[in-house]
Amino acid sequence: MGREKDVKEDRKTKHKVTKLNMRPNGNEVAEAGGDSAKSTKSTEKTPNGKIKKIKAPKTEKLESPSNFSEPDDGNFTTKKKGVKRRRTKDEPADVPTSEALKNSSSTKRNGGKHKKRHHSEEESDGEPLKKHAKKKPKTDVKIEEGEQPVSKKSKKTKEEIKEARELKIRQKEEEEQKRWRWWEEEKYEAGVKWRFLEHKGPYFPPDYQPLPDNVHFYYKGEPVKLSLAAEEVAVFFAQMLDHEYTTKKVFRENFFKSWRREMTHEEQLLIQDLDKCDFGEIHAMHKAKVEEKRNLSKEEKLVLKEANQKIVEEFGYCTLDHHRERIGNFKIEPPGLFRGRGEHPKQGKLKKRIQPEDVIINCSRESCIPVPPAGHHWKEVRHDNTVTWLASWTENIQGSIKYVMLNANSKLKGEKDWEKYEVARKLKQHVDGIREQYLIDMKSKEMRIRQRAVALYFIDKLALRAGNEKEEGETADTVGCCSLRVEHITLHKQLDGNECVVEFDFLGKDSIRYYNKVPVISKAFKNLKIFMENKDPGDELFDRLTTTMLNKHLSSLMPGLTAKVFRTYNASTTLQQQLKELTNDSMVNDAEKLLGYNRANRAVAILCNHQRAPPKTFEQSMANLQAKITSRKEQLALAKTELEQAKKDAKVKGSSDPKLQILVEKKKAAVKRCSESLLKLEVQATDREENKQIALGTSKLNYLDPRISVAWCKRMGVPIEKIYNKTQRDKFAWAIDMTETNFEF
DNA sequence: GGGGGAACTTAGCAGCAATTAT
DNA sequence: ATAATTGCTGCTAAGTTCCCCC
Repeated sequence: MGREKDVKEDRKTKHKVTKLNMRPNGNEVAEAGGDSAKSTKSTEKTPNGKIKKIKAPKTEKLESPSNFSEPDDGNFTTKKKGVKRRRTKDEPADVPTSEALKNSSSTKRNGGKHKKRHHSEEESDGEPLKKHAKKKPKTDVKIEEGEQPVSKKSKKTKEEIKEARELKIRQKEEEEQKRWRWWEEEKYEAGVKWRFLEHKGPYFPPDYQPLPDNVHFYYKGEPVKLSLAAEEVAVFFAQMLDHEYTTKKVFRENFFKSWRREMTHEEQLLIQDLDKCDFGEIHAMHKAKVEEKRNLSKEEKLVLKEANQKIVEEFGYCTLDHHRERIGNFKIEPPGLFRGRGEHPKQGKLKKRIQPEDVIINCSRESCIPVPPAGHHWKEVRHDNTVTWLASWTENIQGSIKYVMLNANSKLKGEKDWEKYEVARKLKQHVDGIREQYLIDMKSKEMRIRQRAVALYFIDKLALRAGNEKEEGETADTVGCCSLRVEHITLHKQLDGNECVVEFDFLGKDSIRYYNKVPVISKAFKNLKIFMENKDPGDELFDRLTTTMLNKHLSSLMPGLTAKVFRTYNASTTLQQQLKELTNDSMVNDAEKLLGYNRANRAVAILCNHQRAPPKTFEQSMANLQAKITSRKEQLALAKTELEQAKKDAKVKGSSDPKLQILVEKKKAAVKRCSESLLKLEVQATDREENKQIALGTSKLNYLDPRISVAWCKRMGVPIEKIYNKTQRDKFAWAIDMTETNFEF
């Protein structure tokens, strides 16, 4: 059925208000010198770039461009067989997308298994696969154990330390045994997410605790005892008083409106001006509480921790098809004042307390249905196994639905993630054709086709997001590719020695600024010029294009293909290619290898514009590190002279004295130790400096096929723990388990 | 073909926990 | 033992995509 839709796609056009003259010709002009189709495909290489993109609120544009990187993909021609679903190692190649399954309900792939109906294993999940389970866990995973504490606790005896270490290893093994190796099992039929689901329902935040009698709110200097509801909201505001945004106009106005809505009639009559409110005592009380909590004794903290642990034990897990799975967010979001990112028009509004009466529960009919808190009932209990959520409620700020779902290490999330990367890998086989096509489309007579082509070119080349339309006034003003406006780009016929440069400057997701100057092919450049003609800065650049149209087109080119697949594809491809470039077998030092890995990772983060605010203590900690390096250098110099001296002594006094020889050896070792440690520090400094404004986590977690990293680790002899922490290893357990050294994305 | 809802992924950051320095 | 620093986790906002309805 996907097919038919695709055919229609072409007819769809969006007629926006702004009408432009079509210039069927504008781009007919032959491609000027610069880039040609070819060059887009293969050459432009990666970033050397420093990023210059900066967080929105910052005022000025940043100077220089990042040299954006164009992922090179041309080389991955290797035919990956791919398509047979093998559920074991290496090349799991093909996780049928639910898409694909739907589309081809009758194709062989499905034919093979879809009848399997009942995941027989109900009683014996994983049984048939035991053998795998046995053999895997023995691999490198634990070799690294050694890097644990080892010393530090000088109190403990060696025995104890050893014991502790062994215990840890044992626990690890145990955990590994218990792990649900879902990736070795057959998939369910399309659309079915689970067969059995049982849980305890979400965990609700504690009720509001009224203020003690000695803490007052004042209006115009007079103490006012607020009603419970109004008081609670006042406290929300008071708690944030140190925060900058309680000074923002929009925030204050929204808050005040929300607050007044919670007041009694009398309170509304009395309290008319936020500026006349004094939350000082409440604020002070709050700070005191925080401080108090901070000063709790070890034991008290432990008690709290254990109490917390109990809650997690009870509410934090569910049973899904006979496996215990961790829930990602089992806690209902507590009420508070909404803080959107960027210039959010709704910042400061009251985010209401959620009651069980607002919550829909989803679980198996035959499961033990969660019991609502005493005196309450659920909004609804349903049994829908085509969705993955356990509970949901509607939030009052945007009116959107919030879900309780499983943790990233769960089968449900993991399988989807795997599938995502398989789709991206499939793009590899189509991408050349698609690129050729959009270059041709840039010459189309139809404006909408050319717009589509140029937009796709950006998405591919720059890894921009699709960019849906957003309702004005509901959210911060941010854009993505399809929603770019004329004001967001500037064309430069010539810039910094390059032809046809497009300067991007806009706020993207989370109001993160995207700033980039990019040389583009002249076909694209000429089209852009035309798209911008007779438009106001606030008009849409691609006024005949929507994400829906773009995605329809894409899915006609390859099943499962959407705009965001390009981001995944280009990110993963870049990582793989950068790893090849930046690391090699001759590297001996782990620190060195890791720097290479991080740099490859960084190239991706730059491509995807994953930024972070420079850590508050950045300068300081950088200086500290530098100081350490200096002192280590001195130490090294000293060690070297001592070594020379020792050598000399040894020579002069002859080899007669074995002590001198030993001394020489000792000094040698000291020099080595010292210089290694220096190298490590220097590498660390470089890494940190380069990472100042770049967040590696997002790409690592969401865009980089973990199998690339796992394979790299194996080839380079780097323990996986150096690259993935515990959480990440859990999330990527499937990849760690199945990936062979020779994996190619 | 557009609007809106539903479901799910992607995103940065605050605050706490673990680790290391003093 | 305490303070400073770093690393993670949890949180929840903000996207994308699909689908249904008109």
